[in-house]
Amino acid sequence: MLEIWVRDAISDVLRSYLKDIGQENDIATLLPKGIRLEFPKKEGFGEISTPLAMHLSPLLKISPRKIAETLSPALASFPLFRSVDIAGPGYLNFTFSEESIRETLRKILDPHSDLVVPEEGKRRILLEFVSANPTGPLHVGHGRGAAYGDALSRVLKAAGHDVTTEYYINDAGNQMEMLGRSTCLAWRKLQRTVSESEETDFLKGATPYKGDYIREIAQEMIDTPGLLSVEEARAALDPEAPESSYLSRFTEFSQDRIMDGIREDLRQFGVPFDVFFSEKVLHEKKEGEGSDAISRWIGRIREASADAREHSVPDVYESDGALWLRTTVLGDDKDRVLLRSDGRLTYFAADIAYHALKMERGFDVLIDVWGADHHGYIPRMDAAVRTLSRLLDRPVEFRVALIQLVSLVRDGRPVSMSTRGGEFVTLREVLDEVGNDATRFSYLTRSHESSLEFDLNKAKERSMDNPVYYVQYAHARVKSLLRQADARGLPIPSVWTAADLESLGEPAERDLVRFLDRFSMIVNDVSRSLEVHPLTEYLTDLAGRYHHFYFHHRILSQEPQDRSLTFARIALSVAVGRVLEKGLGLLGISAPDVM
RNA sequence: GCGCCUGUAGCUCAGUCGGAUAGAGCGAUAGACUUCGAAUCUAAAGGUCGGGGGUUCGAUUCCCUCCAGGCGCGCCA
Repeated sequence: MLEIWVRDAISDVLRSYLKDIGQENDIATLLPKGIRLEFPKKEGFGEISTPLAMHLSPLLKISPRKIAETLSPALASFPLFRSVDIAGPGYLNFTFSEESIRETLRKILDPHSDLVVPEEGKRRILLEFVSANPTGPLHVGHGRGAAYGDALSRVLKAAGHDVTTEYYINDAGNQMEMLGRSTCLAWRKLQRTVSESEETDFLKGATPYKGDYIREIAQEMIDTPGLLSVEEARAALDPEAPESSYLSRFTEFSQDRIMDGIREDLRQFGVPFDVFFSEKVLHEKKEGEGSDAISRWIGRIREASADAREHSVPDVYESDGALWLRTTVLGDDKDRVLLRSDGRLTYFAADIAYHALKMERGFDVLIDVWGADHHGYIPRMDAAVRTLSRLLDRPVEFRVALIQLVSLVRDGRPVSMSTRGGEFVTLREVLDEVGNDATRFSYLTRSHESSLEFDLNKAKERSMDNPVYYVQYAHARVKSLLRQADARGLPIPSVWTAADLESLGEPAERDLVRFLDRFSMIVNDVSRSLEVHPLTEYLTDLAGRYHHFYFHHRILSQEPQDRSLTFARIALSVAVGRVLEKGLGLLGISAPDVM
């Protein structure tokens, strides 16, 4: 709130200043990036400051010092401030009044306030994340996407948006058949020996999915009577029998089992999804050839092709017997095939239909969370969405968050991982070993755009190496303090008055209040930038500040003359507890009362 | 070869769309529990911000170039 109040005060004063000096342009024109506010780390530069005068100086052809000198008296007259100082080349450094600080704390304590100021312009957002292929259990890389996407969805909701979370199941295409063959092969091997040549023939030279989970699924198929008819079982054992007579059984069963496992992993991790969207749906032909969603959307784009060209949006053309989308007009490296020369649709075509449906469902922001190895896919998808946007005459914001790699470290050594080889560490294993809260926190301490080193030993440690406990401890500490206050017969009001906060005022207390006040801004920044880690960092910082304060200040005093101060400090602690709880909640991490 | 990400303290990383003396944790060093929870706190140490140019009153931040690492460049998904 303080930040907003300061901004308003400056705008107010600046507006009349510009008028006085005969400046035609308004603030928005002069300062397209807005009025910059800073939170000086060092003492002596005020509690909040702005380099505004330096920014205006070249535009107004007036020295920054002079601008600052004109603005500062007007600003100083606001009850918001205790003082406004000019420093250095022309910084305006503000110090808040006691009333401002108390009012800020009162707002944080207000049980009816949300702690986060909603953003202007509520938007309908579809947030798609994880979307791992159902060919194996979730591994630690997926876990990062899950933790990130879930936290982001909570933040976006807190910022006032209407968010739907979605998991796209890539359950169509030849990788699914490969999965079926992999299970079938394991199934055969459980019943008889399989020669190398038979294996190679069967797999058509490709590498199968391996790993215990494939064998377990195969075993389950053997153990469950009735899954395969006698004919199907006989055919599946016979290398000469046509694949079509049995393979789909293996494919479907494997996929269902794996998807069940993924859902269970996500449930255990505390990552709910509003929608699981199956790619298969896009391929369904309810009314004969060409009636599937993909064909229909490709058809529509094709029809609008001439119009597209006029508007510099990709058009569709035929070449080498295939159908292409001219994505290069929007910056892609090369044009992309929609319909292959053999008549089969590409994955890209399916993705276009999928995103078209997202738009048709009424979302105005589409956020896709992808693994960093898909970054080459962004230009074509972006081109596709813009094509669809033009086609549907609907403005849509499309954003992709790329999640960089996670490398696991155990005992100081990297743990090697490869999905196909079945040699990977699953999310489940990490959760069982490290626990939910520590796992999520570890994932969210770094920018998603940086590769992450996940140290299993450190994630389990209960030290500052693993700040989740540091933050949770601060929360538990507040709760413990309140229990102690209660035991001593100190009533804790549900609504705090300005009088309760009367004794608040020493720098350490002011600093805490001002820091608490920044919470909303941090959350709003996350919502805009899609960078979640500043919130994690903020909470660690806040916890540290509270621990520091706690260590150096007696909060519950027995002396009668300290009663007012005791109340003020309890209020401050309650506020810290509220913000920690809210912040941890946004990250999907628990805020325990006792540890 | 082209594109994207990354390069900041011994290690892992922050660094507010260009701002004041570049920050934090870990590790290593030295300390603090008779009082609200020591899963905490305190002190001091640690830097050519990968190298070199440029733009600017001001560059870790923007531009160019070089070096190093990761990833991606299919009518695969």
